[in-house]
Amino acid sequence: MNVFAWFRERIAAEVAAMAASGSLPTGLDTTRIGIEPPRDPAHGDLASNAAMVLAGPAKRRPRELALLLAQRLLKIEGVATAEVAGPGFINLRLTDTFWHARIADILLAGVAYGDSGLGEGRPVNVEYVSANPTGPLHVGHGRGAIVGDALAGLLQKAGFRVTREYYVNDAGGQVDALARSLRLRWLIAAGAEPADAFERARTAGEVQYGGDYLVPVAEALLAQDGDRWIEAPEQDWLPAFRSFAVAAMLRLIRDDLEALGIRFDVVASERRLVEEGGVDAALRFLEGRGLVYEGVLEPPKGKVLDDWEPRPQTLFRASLYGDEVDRPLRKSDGSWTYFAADIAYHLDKFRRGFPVMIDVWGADHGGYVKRMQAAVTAITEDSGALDVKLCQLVNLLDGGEPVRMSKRAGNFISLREVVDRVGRDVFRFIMLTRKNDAPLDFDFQKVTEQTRDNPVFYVQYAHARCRSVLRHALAEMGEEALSDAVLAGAALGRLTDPAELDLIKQLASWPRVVEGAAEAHEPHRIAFYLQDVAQAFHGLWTTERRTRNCASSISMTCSSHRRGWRWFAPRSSLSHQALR
RNA sequence: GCGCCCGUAGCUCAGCGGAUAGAGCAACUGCCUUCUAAGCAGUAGGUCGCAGGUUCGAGUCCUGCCGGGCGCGCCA
Repeated sequence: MNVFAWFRERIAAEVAAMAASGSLPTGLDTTRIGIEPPRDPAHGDLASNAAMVLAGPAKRRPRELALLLAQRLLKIEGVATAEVAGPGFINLRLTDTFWHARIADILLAGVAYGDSGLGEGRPVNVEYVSANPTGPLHVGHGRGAIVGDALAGLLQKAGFRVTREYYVNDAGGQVDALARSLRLRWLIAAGAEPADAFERARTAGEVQYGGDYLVPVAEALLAQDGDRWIEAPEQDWLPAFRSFAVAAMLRLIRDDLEALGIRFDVVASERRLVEEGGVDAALRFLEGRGLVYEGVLEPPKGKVLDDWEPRPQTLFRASLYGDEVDRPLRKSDGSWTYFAADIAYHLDKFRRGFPVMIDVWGADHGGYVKRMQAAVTAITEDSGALDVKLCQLVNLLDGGEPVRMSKRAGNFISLREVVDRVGRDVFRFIMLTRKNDAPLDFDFQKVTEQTRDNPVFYVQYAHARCRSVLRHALAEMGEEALSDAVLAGAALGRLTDPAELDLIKQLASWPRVVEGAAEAHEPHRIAFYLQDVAQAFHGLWTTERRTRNCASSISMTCSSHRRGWRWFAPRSSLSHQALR
């Protein structure tokens, strides 16, 4: 039960009833009625602005209207008090019995607690990571991976039909550069070049991708196909090296993601899209609507470009859809730009049945948001929507000191190293402790510290305390007595301590948090919510110690409820191994 | 120069058009014979960058300015 949604509907129903009886005008717009927990708990459990919102259209004074509504709401079962306050708020206080019933809700719902019908089964495509297949993932990719994956899980919980998708940029110059790097590693492995050739080429800037991760790939290729390409010209060996390298990099990336508990439903290939004519099709679509033309762009103002030459280009009329200028679709060598392929890709997603698309990008791609949204508006003829979540940088720190990273010096820290060092759950949680568009500090020391200051520990510790209660209860009472069904029927009326009710109210707001976070596409709200729940639990814990009043059902409920957010940190999750 | 993001307690940050703007850290004061004190409770700390506007009501929405970050033709 979503307490807030339920009472909102009740208020709307009362307004309708008042209209029917003639005490209010008919046809009032009730959609603006809000109900939420008041900021100040002294104001009660629920507060509604209904009277203030309706006062204008109904031509009544807000407080007068509030009083009428309050009298009616008071008759609803579970409502203890209904007071009018301030400019016309209706403050409801609910009975303890009402709150106790929420524990039974939670226990009986189990993992499904908080599931919402908000999405009504509508399809949503969430595309994230989509890193170039040129090497292992770094920490920045990791943030996008978690934001995307948590958002996908969140939308699922809110009733959307979610597809998790990864777009492989395997068609551009980057993967050719990768193939050339692999070629050199391969020549060394084949004995055709000296061992230090790679290091020299990298220093000279002749190869772009150079990690040691290409060494085993080169050896595998040599073992598979022998050295038959040693004398061959580039046009002969490039495709083979490229596809071998890309496949190997994708395996590497898949393993990195696996370590984070992330799997994709769809891995889409840019190369296949191009080869199957998807880009041509998308361009024909746009041409047919007069949105493509040959033109010359103005040089960007305020930025010095020494080599600027005006030249005619194939352009998309992005400026018709809110972008500043029209955008090029073709490079001077005649091949498509990344943007052209991306238009085709989004058209492909749309045609596969996704009017709602979410892309998670690094903040350095911020300049592309408008043109991509313009393109989506054009190709979907205004029936599709693209939301882009930009993820800001992750600053790696160790004990407050920045971890210096440079590819040149070779001390670049990969995502895998970080995850292996701190653990998946810690990484996932910390990545959600900031809004996606705010920079995030990731401090190796702090995230593994066992202090209040470390949100991961704080939440884990609450869970560990829950489990501790359960362990003792199991020993004394046995498994049978602790089943969710039995606990739901327990004498919950004994839970009258403010700290107990506090925690119940916190748990009761979970469905509302899920819906709000899903609607806003903001998975970080879940991480903040968990800290609030943990805080309420720690508060209760200490109270119980002091009063020696064992309220273990709350613990059990909390622990059960926790299973409902397992999607958020998958598998064993929030393990308290580290505490021991 | 243009666009996007950010500006909230000393620091790091929450904040959904609602009432007297919150949390942690740092500082100070209390709380363990009891299932985890690596925890809890309290005190103190604010011109929500500035100025207008919309609204019954603005930290939240709009406009302008100030400050910081990112981006700005054939890289992805």
